[in-house]
Amino acid sequence: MPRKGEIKRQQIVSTANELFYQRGFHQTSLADIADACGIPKGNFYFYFKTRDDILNAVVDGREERLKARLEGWEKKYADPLHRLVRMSEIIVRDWAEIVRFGCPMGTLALELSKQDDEPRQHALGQFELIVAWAQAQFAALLGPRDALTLARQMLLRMQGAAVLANAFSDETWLFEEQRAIAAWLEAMVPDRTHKE
Amino acid sequence: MPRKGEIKRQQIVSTANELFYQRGFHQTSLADIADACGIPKGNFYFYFKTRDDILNAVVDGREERLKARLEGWEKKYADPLHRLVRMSEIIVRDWAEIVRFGCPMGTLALELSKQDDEPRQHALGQFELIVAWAQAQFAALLGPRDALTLARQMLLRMQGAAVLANAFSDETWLFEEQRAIAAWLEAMVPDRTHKE
DNA sequence: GTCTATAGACAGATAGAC
DNA sequence: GTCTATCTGTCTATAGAC
Repeated sequence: MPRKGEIKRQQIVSTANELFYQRGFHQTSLADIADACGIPKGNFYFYFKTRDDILNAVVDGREERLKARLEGWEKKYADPLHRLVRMSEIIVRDWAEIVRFGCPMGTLALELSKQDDEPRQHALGQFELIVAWAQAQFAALLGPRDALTLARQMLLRMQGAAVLANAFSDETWLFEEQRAIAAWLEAMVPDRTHKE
Repeated sequence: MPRKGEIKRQQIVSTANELFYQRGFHQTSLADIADACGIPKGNFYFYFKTRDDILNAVVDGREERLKARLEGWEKKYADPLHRLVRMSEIIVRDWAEIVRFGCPMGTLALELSKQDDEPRQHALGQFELIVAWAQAQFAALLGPRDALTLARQMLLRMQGAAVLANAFSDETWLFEEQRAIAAWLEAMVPDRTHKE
């Protein structure tokens, strides 16, 4: 595939990524994407076989960026505790977007959970990445015993905060819960002091 | 309106309630509802002005049942701690449905959060009821100081567990989190022992 | 006749697919 | 840009109760 086509393909995926997040997958038509990136709708099927294919490409992109993010935290913070606190902070750093559109992973997973099968499993990949990463941090911090349970609990609390902040259009849910999570994390290792 | 019409109206609302929960609101067409309760689609507009009207009727019904549920707990359990523990148990009692279709309130709120305005606010009513009720229980237990924050946190954790159990089709999220919530609640009042 | 309720055909818009 | 399917919502004809 020549360069020009690849650029346009990336442009479609990038536009679709935003629209799927902001409006939801089912509420975003091909015409919406076409209008947003200024190409005729007929051209889609040169790049993608079906609408689900676009979704898969979008999910791939998100997964890549998530991996990069997690690796970035590992490099930046040597202490697993710091890494986990940093992870909890995404709900306050991105609070405005979460209040408006919810968590990108959560809303998509919930939307797909009621029907599709193939893209559904695919979209779960991001959650699995996060759980595995958090599990590794908890294991390094406290041993492998309860690491999975703790990792799940942390993800679950962030997810719940995102859902309710979005539903109520109220960022308080995010800020209060992030503080609670940070306190919960630091109470696990009372002999350390966390410093940004 | 005479009796016969009211019965059929209720039948439509009841069928729509199930379908909206199982398939989602946007993925349930009038034809779906019509097929499910065996009436022609043209007949809908004798009972409801628009599709949103059906949703409003569904939400009204859910709100009524929720109120009855909360009042039932108040009558059955005198101790606010018991009431809260009982509330946390809905995610394990209804685990099978939650795994398949998610939390009825959460999925609907999330679906509506990306667009509609009028039914959206309406659907939030159920969350507000629960938060207010839980806040009252926490206030009775520990005083009014942190009651709202604690009520939000509890709802948030249940919601997060529901989202992830649904996304992963894995009830473990629900069972583990319910135990964690119960332990968290009982740790707040260490001088009491909870007994079912 | 009139009110309640039923029945289905039909219009206009929009979707995905090619 | 065209094709087909489907969606919401409308329109009219009709059946029975009082």
